[in-house]
Amino acid sequence: MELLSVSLAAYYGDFTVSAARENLTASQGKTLTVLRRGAASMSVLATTLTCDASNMTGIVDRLEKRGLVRREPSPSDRRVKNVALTADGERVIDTIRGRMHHTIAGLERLSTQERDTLYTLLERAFTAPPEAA
Amino acid sequence: MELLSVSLAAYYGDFTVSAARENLTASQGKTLTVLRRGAASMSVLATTLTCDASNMTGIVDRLEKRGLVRREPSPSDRRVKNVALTADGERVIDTIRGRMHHTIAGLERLSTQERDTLYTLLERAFTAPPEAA
DNA sequence: TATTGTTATACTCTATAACTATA
DNA sequence: TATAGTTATAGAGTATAACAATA
Repeated sequence: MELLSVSLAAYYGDFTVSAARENLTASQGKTLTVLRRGAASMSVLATTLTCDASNMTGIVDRLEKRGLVRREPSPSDRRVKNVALTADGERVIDTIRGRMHHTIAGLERLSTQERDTLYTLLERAFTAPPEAA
Repeated sequence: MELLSVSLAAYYGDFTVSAARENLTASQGKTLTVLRRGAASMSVLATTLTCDASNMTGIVDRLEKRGLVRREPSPSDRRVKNVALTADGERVIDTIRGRMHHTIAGLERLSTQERDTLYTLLERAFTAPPEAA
């Protein structure tokens, strides 16, 4: 577990530095990363980022003010607001990820086959299994 | 890289929840995790946690007030203060790590040999190589 | 002169509680 | 009644700049 902690700290530090170069905090960067996989409601964002729903309001406010995301009303439930990346937001998060030089260099130290093995093991260990009801 | 991000979020969320059960923030928990590997000066702590040195003052202040760490003057450099875990601090960080049930369960989904493979790959990818001068 | 640690400041993150509007 | 999102608030994290003590 020690090594997991060190490895993930290295990844997280690389991400934080890269996000800071675009004048984004780690939380703002993480939010864009999640939205890169598709639009999400405020409550889904809060759950995914493991923070209280009330925090998302401020984080999304700041991202929206910079034109990186936009809030849209849900067609099916008038209480819900869906948050989506703008074209600018997509460009920024791709830039951040492309500049994670330490992580990219680290992964390039492995062969294609080794990377596949790493991904398979991470997926089995960290992807939530169906809840045992 | 997508999978790395998801794995990190799972591990980090598990750690944050576990630290919160001991009334510690993620940054305080991370500080204890680093100190578990041995005492460190304020500046080394700041570098390891990827934050400014001025932040460490407040974080260590709060940990010290709760009796989890102590500051000691360095014998070799009177400017330096070394921070060390107290017995209470050791107990608390071990409790936190022992309660990371999602992570522990995830790792137990792998065989001993698979875990060894995962650790080897993580070490090669994320352990900093000697600087190419 | 440079470095270690602290303080002061301003902004951001975070959880809790109370609120509105929907369901 | 319960849920989605917001607001208000207070404590904690964060970077910047300026400072004292020491190297």
